[in-house]
Amino acid sequence: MTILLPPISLPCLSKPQHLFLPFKPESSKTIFTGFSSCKPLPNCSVQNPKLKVTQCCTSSGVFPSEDTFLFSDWPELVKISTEFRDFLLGQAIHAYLVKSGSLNDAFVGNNLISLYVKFNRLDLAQRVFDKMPVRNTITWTSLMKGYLADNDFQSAFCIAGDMFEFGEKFNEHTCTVILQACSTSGDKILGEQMHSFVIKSGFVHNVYVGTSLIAMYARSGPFGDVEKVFDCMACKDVRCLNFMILECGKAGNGKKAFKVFINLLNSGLEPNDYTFTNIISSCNGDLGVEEGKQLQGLAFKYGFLNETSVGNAIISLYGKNGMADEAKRMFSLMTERNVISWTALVSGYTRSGYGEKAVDAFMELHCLGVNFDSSLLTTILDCCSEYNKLQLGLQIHGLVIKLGYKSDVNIVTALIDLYSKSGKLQSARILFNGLSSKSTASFNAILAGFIEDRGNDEQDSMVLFNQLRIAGIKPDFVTFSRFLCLSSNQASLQKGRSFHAYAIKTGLEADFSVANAVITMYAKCGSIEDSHKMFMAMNGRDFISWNAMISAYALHGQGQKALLLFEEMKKKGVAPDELTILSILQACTYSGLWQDGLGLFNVMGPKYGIKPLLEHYACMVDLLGRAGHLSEAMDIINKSPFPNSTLLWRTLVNVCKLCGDLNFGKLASKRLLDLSPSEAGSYILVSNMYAGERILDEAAKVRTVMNDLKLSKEVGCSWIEIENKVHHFVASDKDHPKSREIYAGLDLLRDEMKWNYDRADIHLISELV
DNA sequence: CTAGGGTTAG
Repeated sequence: MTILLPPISLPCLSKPQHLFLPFKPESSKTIFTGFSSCKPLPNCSVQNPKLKVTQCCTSSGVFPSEDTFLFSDWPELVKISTEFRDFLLGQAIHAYLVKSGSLNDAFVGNNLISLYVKFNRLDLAQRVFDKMPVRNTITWTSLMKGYLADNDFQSAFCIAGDMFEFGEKFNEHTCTVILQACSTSGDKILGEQMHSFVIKSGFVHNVYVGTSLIAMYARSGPFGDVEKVFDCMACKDVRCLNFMILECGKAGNGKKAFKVFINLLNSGLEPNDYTFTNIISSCNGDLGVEEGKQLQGLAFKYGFLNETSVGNAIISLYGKNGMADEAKRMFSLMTERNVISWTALVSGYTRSGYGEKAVDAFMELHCLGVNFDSSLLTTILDCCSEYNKLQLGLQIHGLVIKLGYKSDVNIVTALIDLYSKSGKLQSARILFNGLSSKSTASFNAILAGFIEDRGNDEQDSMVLFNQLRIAGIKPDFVTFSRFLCLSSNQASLQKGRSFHAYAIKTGLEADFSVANAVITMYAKCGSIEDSHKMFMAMNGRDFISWNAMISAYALHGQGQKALLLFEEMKKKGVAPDELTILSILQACTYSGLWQDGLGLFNVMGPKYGIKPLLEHYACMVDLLGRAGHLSEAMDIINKSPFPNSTLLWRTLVNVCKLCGDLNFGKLASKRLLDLSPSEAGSYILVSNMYAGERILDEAAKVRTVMNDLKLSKEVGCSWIEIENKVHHFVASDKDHPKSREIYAGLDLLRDEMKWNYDRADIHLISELV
């Protein structure tokens, strides 16, 4: 049954200039190859027609004789050989048909072509086609479909062109096949031409044609065109509506999907398992998990909850929303599970923060002896990457090689991501370079490695970006965010600005994550004005945008502005998170606004429902310490949930050093060295504290202890970009070719700073007086 | 008569 809606005159979506103009002249030559004689008939022993033929289909090695066919019903025979998947019988029939001249009948030939297409023997189908003296629309359409099924779009289009040139009429079937070819090959231009053709010919009201049109526009976009076609369709059935629900969901338009779904139920059409699978999986945007739960109930009511695909969609729904327990419940209730169910569960655990459970589920599946497919391996590798499980990841890599998946692009990309985020940039690079066809995702993965590497790698981001362009890869929002992050890490304003410009050009600046990365980039590269400009220019913001701008102010020591922005953020109804509070505390610290900071810290739990993390405490120690309240700073550590945190005590020692307060300094140092007796950084900090107060014997003592313990610290490194080249330096570095000039310049700066400092002192004194 | 649409769930 189909819904009958009042027909609406269909607007032409985009006006094509011609119908079927550009057909290549050589096409007929390619397709109409020379005739070659058929293979000889195999020896046969069966004498009687139909019944015997059926027998010979079932018993292998026995073939019908020529007389068998004399009395036979050709379509019936072809059907039998198709049904029994008996290719040899089909060939025998073929040979006889050629001999007896029965191919003169287009009907018989069409049956034979369809048979070969079902066996995916395009060579033979083509041979039959070539030998047929009389062809009709079905002949052409069947062959075209055959090439399409074989993913040979080029040949399918050639046939369409020849068909047109030969003056053979296109019907609804033909148009459906051509549209499908346009859809799978992504040929939007031809698809639009076909669209005008089907409007002109009136086929557009055919539900097959309509569904194919939807599929074509769904593939090439924009989604608005899909909606136009759908809204104009006069005749819709369940398959068509199911497909529309699916496409609405994919386009993130859950509300529209829901509308179609409701229409389907109200129209008297019978929903099926596809209907529920599709509508549940579309709950990932404007429809959320609450609607998903209701649909789960409805699926139960309609009796589809026991369908594996519906169950899988529900597992994935809960998994995506971080509700691993609910996902597990659905999983346990299912009577039949497949590898997708397991993958959805593993992925759900990964996204819900249960790395261990994800691994456990994977191991359980491993013990069950179920065959892994490439998606499951990709999912578990994502889990390894997310939870820093390099060891397991290495084992999976071994498994990937063993199972023959080492060329699977998705898996290799997941491996690159894993190695990138685990600091194994070299391994990531080897895999990346070995990829025969690189994708946006694989570039994004290797970029994560360069970001993790913190500028120690000599890889130039511009060179990489050019590689990407040469490879014809379209950067997406992740690509730009990461390139911008890379520019931030290298504090390279020039590169950052270039990536920003390119993001504007490609329209990706409109993406929040890109714009947010731009804000951070400008802040880290020293141009807070540009950060602010980007923030103001944004067309809508998410909470990360606010965080980025607030932390930009923090970085630049503009505490007052950070606080003002925080007020505005609250007014706009955007809820702060851990990072927001942290940034403001930092901003207060650097601007001496310790009372504001302390006030916020005291209310962050009660007022905003945010539990202070270790980082917040560290920030408070710094804030109070710098304000001279060392006693309170020490108090806060002792009363915090982290009284034995090295980070907190190190922070306290550091502020004691800044304040020159040795009383607290000694206390804090003792705690610190007790807590981390083997960290070189702690000894150096304590030693520096004494040295700063000119207590050189104590400083030396601490150094001696450290040296006796044979501890050493990784050297810190800084770098600067001049004329598009980054120069690296470590402490007392004399490697740079211009190091003499650099040190001379440094001395000049030092003198100037001292002069300014002295003057500032004079001003301060005069103010006090 | 013979040829046509969704390729669901990770």
